[in-house]
This record gives sequence, structure tokens and C-alpha cells, in this order.
Amino acid sequence: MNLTFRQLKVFDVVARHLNYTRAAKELHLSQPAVSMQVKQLEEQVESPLIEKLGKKLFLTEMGLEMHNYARRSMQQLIDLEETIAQMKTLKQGHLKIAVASTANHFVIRILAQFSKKHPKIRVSLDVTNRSSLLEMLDKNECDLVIMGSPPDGHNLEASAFLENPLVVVACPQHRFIRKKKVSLKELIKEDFIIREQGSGTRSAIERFFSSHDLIFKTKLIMSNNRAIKHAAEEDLGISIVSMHTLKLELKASTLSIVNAEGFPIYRHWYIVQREGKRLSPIAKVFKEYIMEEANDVIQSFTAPLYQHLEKSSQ
Amino acid sequence: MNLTFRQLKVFDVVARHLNYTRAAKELHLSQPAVSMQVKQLEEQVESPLIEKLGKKLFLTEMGLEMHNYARRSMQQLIDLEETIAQMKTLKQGHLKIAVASTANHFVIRILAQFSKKHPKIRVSLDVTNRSSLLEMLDKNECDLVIMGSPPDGHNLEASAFLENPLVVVACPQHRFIRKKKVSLKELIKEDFIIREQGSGTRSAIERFFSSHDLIFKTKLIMSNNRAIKHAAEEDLGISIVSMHTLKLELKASTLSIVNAEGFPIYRHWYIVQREGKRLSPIAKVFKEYIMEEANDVIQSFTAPLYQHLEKSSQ
DNA sequence: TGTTATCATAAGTTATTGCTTATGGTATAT
DNA sequence: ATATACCATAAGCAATAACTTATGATAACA
Repeated sequence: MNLTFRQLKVFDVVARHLNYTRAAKELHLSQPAVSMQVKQLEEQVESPLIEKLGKKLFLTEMGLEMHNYARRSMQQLIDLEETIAQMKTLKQGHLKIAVASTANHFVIRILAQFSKKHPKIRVSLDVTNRSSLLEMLDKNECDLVIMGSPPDGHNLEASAFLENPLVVVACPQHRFIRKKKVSLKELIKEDFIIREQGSGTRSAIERFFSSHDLIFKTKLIMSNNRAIKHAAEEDLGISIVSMHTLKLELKASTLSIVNAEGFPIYRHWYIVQREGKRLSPIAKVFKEYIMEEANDVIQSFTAPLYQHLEKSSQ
Repeated sequence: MNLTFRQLKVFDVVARHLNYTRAAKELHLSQPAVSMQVKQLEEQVESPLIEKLGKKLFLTEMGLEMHNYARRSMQQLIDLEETIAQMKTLKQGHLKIAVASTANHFVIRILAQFSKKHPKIRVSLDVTNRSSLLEMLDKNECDLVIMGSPPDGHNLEASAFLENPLVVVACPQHRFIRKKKVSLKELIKEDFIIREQGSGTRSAIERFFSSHDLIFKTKLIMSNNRAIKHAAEEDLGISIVSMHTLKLELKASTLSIVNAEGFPIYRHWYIVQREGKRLSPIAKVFKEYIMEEANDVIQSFTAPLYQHLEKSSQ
């Protein structure tokens, strides 16, 4: 059986009017064109759908069934069109993004604003570590990923959209805090609390020190940024973290930024997608949004807390 | 938007395999044929439905939506086919018949047997008077009507399928009952209880007497066969009724048949449809059933009760 | 009885569909 | 680097879909 939507459409009009001529007018067709469509439909089901008794037309029992079907079918098509139109106009859809745990803080902030602008959009946010992010990209399980500089060899397309200053932190009682400036020589005598192998922050730190031919002492390895900060608060060592994650600790004065030589290290946050990825309309808009707005959002959100630093560094 | 079922079918297969080549094999098509169908579908909705990342295929968000739609749509088509097939094989359907109230007795009997043979068929049975029956036929509100000889001028197609003997009845105490034979002359001296103008039975009786140049006395006019019999039981007069309606009264000996000259009048029951009516499969089968079986059913049902009459009449 | 409204049918035309084969490009695996 | 698997694209072709106009048949109606 090989019906066409055209046949169903024409049949619906005929079934409503029970008059070919008027149906033809509504469809802007000639009367025979309508007759033929109905006839073809009847041939498909091998049963009469319309009967002519005297001068009046009636639906047969199967005609009635077919009419119900045609109306359901057409309504569904309209629903589909509606869904697609809504997706295109961002009134509907599903935005799937994943972020490095270190970026979580400010991304949530941006996402909140974005979500307010597009209230009907469903959002999935995965917060996970670097290797899981890369895996998600490989499996195409999300539209966009926000992370530090991604490695080569994954066919990825990464756009830097925000500076990511890494700063040295210590507990406020630490002697470094009182010093105007801490040289790298002094710095590497301290014990460091640091992220696990594979972390973006860690590899940045390693690259920084090795470029200065220095080796730092790892006191503690932790797989979670929050835990690192907590350890630093407890003076188990000093650490190097993204400045964007420090809002609460600075405000509560449980951690302070060390004015160390060569810091902040300016790295970037990247928004990453698979090469060749066809972004959904909403993902495309989100990417544009984040590229344009992220800087402002971050500024208004963190700037007041470390103005002293902005002046002294770089 | 002008999708085709073909596009949906092909898209479904591709979406299931996420591989054009294998989809093509399943559909017994070349690979480009499949690519083209999908591409056309994408042009219809003006959005990509499938994305190729590296060597793997994925559905886009809209692709997912479209796939759901395609599956729903195809399932409905299968349901429709199933419904139609069931109607054709009499496993489903709606039989709408209407009968003259006088015929009700034996039609119900036949219908019960028929319904047992086709248990899934829904049956509507309207029991009403002659003019309503004709109206129902005019409005095409039922498939078939069972009645006495229908009038001309309604574009009807009537098939006689059963004899309808009209007999004179009186209460068992009536003097006619004891007589071996009652002549017409004697008969018309009695008071008659009779149906209203327009009744099939009545017009048959009128034609019978006028063909013998006789006029009968109407004592009581009633619009209901049951009421007539009741009046006769009470000896308000004698009456002429269809023998098929007498089963109960004969068995209970509350009415008896008068052996009158020229009786029974042999008329017929007809199964009637509009000229040109396309009977549904089940209606067609019912008509065949009634034409073939009615006689047997009636025989086995009423014969024992008036064997004496069969011998004496005609 | 002729007129009107309506549907069926036929013939003819054009555009489109639905495929095919051939070929080229590209990511992955060896 | 080469082979392989896979998809995209192009060109070409046969079938048919989707109309049109013209015409015929038939009920309903005046």
C-alpha cells in the first residue's frame, strides 16, 4: 500500500464537503483532478470509500475509517511542522553542554542568563573531568563542551572565548600573603597541592614551570578543585587554581592570592565542538552568546574581588 | 511541506542503521538512492537530520524528532491496513440494518445466528415502522432494510427472501375457530382490528379485499402489531396478521388461526437496499446469509406450530 | 421535458520522481 | 603511505504522477 499525503489531503476535503466540485474549488483544482485522487486512494485500499446514491455522496464504512486516519495523519504532520518551526525559532529544543569541573562556576552563571532568555529550551549540563569531556565529544553525546585548551588529534574545533587566569593561592596566614612580591625561586620551595595527571590546570602548571626549568614539589594530589582549595585553606600547602573559582573563598577570606612572579598565568577557556558538527539552532545561538557575553558576565561577577591584582600583574 | 511516506520509510531505516550502505541493502536499493531520499527529506524541513562526524553518522536533534514522527506515522499506516484487512475478512465492521416491526421476531432470530458466526462485528438493529424505514434508506442511514414489499419511486432494490403468510386470527373462543372453513362472505361480517394507514400489512389486506370487491368493517385501528393481537385476544374483533408473529400466542393458546377462504395471503419479506448502494463486506455477507438461510430458520422455528394450516391452504 | 448540477471517463501533456551507474572525496585502519 | 569502507554528487533515463480540457452520463428539479 502506497498512499500519498496528497491523496489524504484531497480525500479529507472531499469527505468534509461530500461534493467533488466544491472540494475542487477549495483545492484550486479541476473537478476531475479530485475524482482521480480519490479513485487512486480507493485503488490503494481496494475498496470503495465514497458511494454515490442518487445525487448525494456518502462515505462508506471504510471511507469513514480512512477519513479518521487522514485527519489524524495530517494533524500529526502539522504537529511536526510546528515542532520544527519551534526548534528553528529557539522556542523549543534541547541544549546539551558539558563543562570541565573547574569551569562550572562561571558557566552556570552564563547558562542561567541564557536560560532566562530562552525559557522553553531544555538544558542538559554535564560537569565532569577532562577525559570524560573528550569522550563525550568523541561519542557526540553533547553539542558543545567548555574546557581548557583541548589536546590535538581529536578532530576538534576549539574557540577561546575567555581568559583563564591561574593564580597562586595560600591560606591568609601564609607568609607569602604579606609579601609584596614572591619570586619563582621562593615559590618552588613550598609544597604544592595539585590536580591529578591529565587535568588541564595541572598540565598548564607543569608547562609553566618546565619552561622556567624549575621543578615544584607535589605534596598532595587531588582530583577535585574544591578539595584542593580546602586543603590550601588548611595550610597543607599552596596551590595554583583558576581565579574564576575563587569567588567564595576570597569573599570569606579563607584563601588569598599570592602575588607571585609570572602570575597570573593567562590561559583560556575554550568552547569546543567536533569538527564538522552541525550545531542545532539553539546550540549555535548558545555558542554565539557565550563568545560575546562571557567576558562581561565574568567581569561583573568577579572583578570587584581582585582589583589589586589586575593592576599589579602583566 | 510535502513529505512522502517513501521518504519516511527510507529515513527510518537509515536512522536505525546509521549507515546508508546497510540501509540501502535492507531496502534493496543503491546507496545513492538512499542518500537522495534522505537529502530530499532534509530539504523539506530545511534542516539537517543526519550529521556525519568522522566516519560515523548521528541523528541531529531534529533528526531524532523526525525519526519519532516517521515511526509513529508508519505504525499508523500499518494499523490502517490492519483495520481494512479486518473489515474485508469480516473480523471487524459495523452492520447496520433496520426492520419493520412486524418482521422483528424472526429477524432477531436470524441475526442472533449470524452474529454468532461473526462475533467481532458490531450490529445495529433498528425496529421501526414502514415510513421510517423508507426515510432511513433515503438518508442512507443503514445498509439494509427488511420489510414487506417496498413502494416504487424510491430507487430501491428489493429481493424477496421469505414467504410472509397473512392469516386471520381470533380468540380461541370465537365461533370461527370451530368452523372447518369460513367463507369470505361470512368473514366480512365481523369487526376487524387493523394497522394504521401506510402499514404494509394493512395495504396488503386492503388490496386483497378490494380485489374480491368486498369491504371490511374496521372496528379498531392500532399502530402496533402486539396491541392488535392483544385486542384480538380480548375478542374486540378479528384481525389479519403475519403468521410469523404468532409463535407465542399459538403456543399459549391465547389466539387461534381461522381457516378462512383464500387465506393465508402469501406475501413476501424483502431485503431492501438503495439502488447503487455499495454494500460493506459484512453487509454483503449478511444479505447472502439471509437469502439462503432465512427459510430454514423460519421453518425450524415456527413449522411445528401450524402444520394443520400448511396442509389445508392454497 | 428540458435544464441544471454534478460526477465519471478519456485523452493528452508536462513535470517530477525514483531510480541507476559512474565517479570523486574523506576518515579510519593497516 | 596505501587500502578500504563509506558517503556525496552528477548525469541520464524510464515510469508515472498530477494535472488539464473535452465530453458523456445521470439525478434532481422546474
